[in-house]
Amino acid sequence: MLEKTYDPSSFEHKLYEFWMERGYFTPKAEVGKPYFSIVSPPPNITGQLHIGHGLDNAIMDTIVRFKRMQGFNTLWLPGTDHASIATEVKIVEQLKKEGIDKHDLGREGFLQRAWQWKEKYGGRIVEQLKKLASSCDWSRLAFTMDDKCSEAVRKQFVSMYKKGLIYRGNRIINWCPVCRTALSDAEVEYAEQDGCFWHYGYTTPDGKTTVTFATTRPETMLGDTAVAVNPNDSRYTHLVGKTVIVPFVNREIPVIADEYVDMEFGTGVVKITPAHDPNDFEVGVRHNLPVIRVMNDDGTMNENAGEFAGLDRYEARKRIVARLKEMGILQKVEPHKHNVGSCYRCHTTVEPIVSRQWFVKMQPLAEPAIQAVRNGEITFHPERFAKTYFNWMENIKDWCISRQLWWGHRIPVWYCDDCCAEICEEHDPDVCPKCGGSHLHQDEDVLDTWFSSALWPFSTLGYYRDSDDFKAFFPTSVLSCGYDIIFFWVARMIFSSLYATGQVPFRHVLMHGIVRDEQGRKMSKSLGNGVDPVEFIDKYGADTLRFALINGVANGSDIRFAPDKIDGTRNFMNKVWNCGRFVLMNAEGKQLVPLSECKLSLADKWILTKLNSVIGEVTELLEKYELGMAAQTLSDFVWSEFCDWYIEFTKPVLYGTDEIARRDALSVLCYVLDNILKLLHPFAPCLTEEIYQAMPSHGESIMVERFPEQHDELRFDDDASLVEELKELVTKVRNVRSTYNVAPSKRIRLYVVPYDERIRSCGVYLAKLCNLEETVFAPAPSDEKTVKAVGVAAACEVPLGDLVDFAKEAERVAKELENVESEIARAEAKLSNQGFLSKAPAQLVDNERAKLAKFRELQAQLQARLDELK
RNA sequence: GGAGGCAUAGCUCAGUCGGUUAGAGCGCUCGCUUCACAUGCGAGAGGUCGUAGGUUCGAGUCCUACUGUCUCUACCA
Repeated sequence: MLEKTYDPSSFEHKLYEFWMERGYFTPKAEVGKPYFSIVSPPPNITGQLHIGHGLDNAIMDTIVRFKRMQGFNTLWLPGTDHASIATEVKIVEQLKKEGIDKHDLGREGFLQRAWQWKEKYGGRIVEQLKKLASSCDWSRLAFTMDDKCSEAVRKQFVSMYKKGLIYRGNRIINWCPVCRTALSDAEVEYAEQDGCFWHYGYTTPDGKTTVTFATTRPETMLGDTAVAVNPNDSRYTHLVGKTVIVPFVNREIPVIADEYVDMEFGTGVVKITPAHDPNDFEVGVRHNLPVIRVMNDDGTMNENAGEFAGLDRYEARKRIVARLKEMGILQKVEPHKHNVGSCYRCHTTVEPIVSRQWFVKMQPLAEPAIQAVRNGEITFHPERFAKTYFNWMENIKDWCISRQLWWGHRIPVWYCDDCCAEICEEHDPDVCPKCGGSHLHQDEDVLDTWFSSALWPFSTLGYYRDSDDFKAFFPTSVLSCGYDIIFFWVARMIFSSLYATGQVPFRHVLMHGIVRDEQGRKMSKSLGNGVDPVEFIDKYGADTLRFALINGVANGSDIRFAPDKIDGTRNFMNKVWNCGRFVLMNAEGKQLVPLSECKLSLADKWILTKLNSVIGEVTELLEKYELGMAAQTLSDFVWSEFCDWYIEFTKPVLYGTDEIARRDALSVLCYVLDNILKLLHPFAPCLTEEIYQAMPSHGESIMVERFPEQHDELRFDDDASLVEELKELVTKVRNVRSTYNVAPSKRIRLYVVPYDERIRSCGVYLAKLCNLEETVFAPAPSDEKTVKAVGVAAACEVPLGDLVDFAKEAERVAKELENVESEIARAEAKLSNQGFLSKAPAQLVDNERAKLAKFRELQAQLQARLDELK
């Protein structure tokens, strides 16, 4: 028997242990069997569980449990990510607190610390994920730096290198002076900042002409190697080919003409710093300009900066401006808002710097990746995210994959100190294959963490090891993640998988939004507005967390995680618990029979019909990955139909004396509850299992039961429609009671004049739900003062004696009449429209006619009543 | 600069293929310690679906423009 109060903490953990012991999460790799597979986005080992993981896992677990119950061989593979830069930043911080610089430890020592970190925090996040009741297969737990994944990284790199898709080159990259590493374009965040425009100019050697320009980064002038104008700009044509002098470094640089310069903008002159600006770099390549770096890796000025060498970049900027002013060169300073890029890990302003790095050539990889989505091999949910994807893929630039870090997959390239050969093989070389020399050293850099994440769907399944897992579960069925990592991850998995395996990594991409606070703000540490899922689960339970994140939420839209929504969800869980208690308390010790042996009552037929259609709707919605609507459909059914009406319908029988009727009612109650629990299990796994285990005839576990299917033999449309009429009537009678303040406890007499004769069979329900002491199927005697409640099935009269206020009643009836008349007008207009009659589906026209007839009948009733009252 | 989202009840949001009287939760009003649940029950009030056009027999839903708002993306020195 269930406890009186719903206390999730008393059973959630126990049930999770039970499922794990039984091995329900661990499928066998059976090649050729219908399967369903998800490979989890691996959380960073830096972190702890946050609400976004909660959402991600709630979605995946719901789908996975549904598919498992449908009989698919279902795998959900979890893992963690080494998160190269993020983790290294954290460890460096930790070391700093101990007063240690990472270089003091050396590479080996540092990596040792990193692996310790991984053991500690990687384990912690796994334990936290388990609290969500996620049914993932922990026996297959993967890590982006485990042997399998490292092997995949190595093979992919070598293969791409040999095909010329990975190359090393001097390019402008985004440099973080604090992390002291290159970053990919995707790792830079832009934000508008207040800055300045400094206007000044360079003068020709003869001192006669000055070309004026504006810049936001004056310190880069020390690396200027040209001044550019537009070739069509008549103001400057006479200067092209002349030279000007850069102050401080006294470099003589040419004035060049290049289409890149916008004549309309500013003075139409641009100073060109090929080493520190992506566009300038391109100009430099076209004009063969020298590339002069003026900054060190830590953001200080280098030896090329002359008198400013050694200064921090911002200090240098200040000094340069001051000096320019002093020298009378500075003409104007304007405030200027511009977008400044910063490191996505440490938020330092990044510096575009020319640097020798490793890149992936994207053009040839992007092409098939675009095709796979265009031709429907991969579907985005919602579809609009495909547009975002195309937008990025079609304008993609080469991907900078080398990072000047230690924690990560080291670039598998060796250089021969003797002959300068570059060696990239699957196995570490001992000697140089070119010169036979043994003086080799490995590239110092590691790979972008997303390089290994990109291989995740197939590396974890053991693609490179010819594994059964890969054969049984690939391509994976669904990828679920937030829309914020489409570029970082989704896109890169698609082209990486197509390249390596020739197959898409997944069939469906299910995108969800960001969880925000009550006011719609992002949850963040600095705002302190985050909800800690672990604390939340301790208080409300995993089921409530999951359901609150899923119920009623449309795919791809952000979620406001507000307290009243949480309360509502908790209340629903409590409701389910209590309706379970109600059924089980009544069923305890009673003999139940299969539905086929029951004499079904009207109410039974109605709820079974409703159940049947809910099964259809929920299944269809889940198959379309519309989890939010599926959950809502289900909770509406449970609360508004099963609890509010059906349970009330059964009470007269359960508390009655007819043993057979009681047995049958209980059998139906249990049947419907059993189905509800199964339908609800993917969303609220613990609650449903706990109730299920208390059911009279339960199996081993609800999670290995079959998901309910529709049964047309349990559909009784006519009876169901009668019950809908009954419900309407009950509501109207209650309305009268409420309007006239008839105490709910007072039992009254009701006169009923049926329009639908079948309503005569509903006396017992009417009596219970309207609290009647007597139901008379006849009009009220003329001397009795009554108030009428008119429905489709009948006109009821509630005797109220002196309570009847004729003016009030007339008002009430008039209002109802008004509604009905506006409906009649609407229906008449529709039916007199020739276009509607000839073009609309016949069914629709018939419906409209039937409606009109009903409304006219109602109108007559109400009119008569109104006349009577006047 | 480019792309996309959103605009529906006081608030937060659903609304699938264009087709019942546009829904829910919260809030609000009135009533109820009814033997599963006051984390509850019953009855209500509350919407010209951002604006203007268009397509259609029929538009919250499709098209065009506009207004407001948010996000992504690129980047002008």
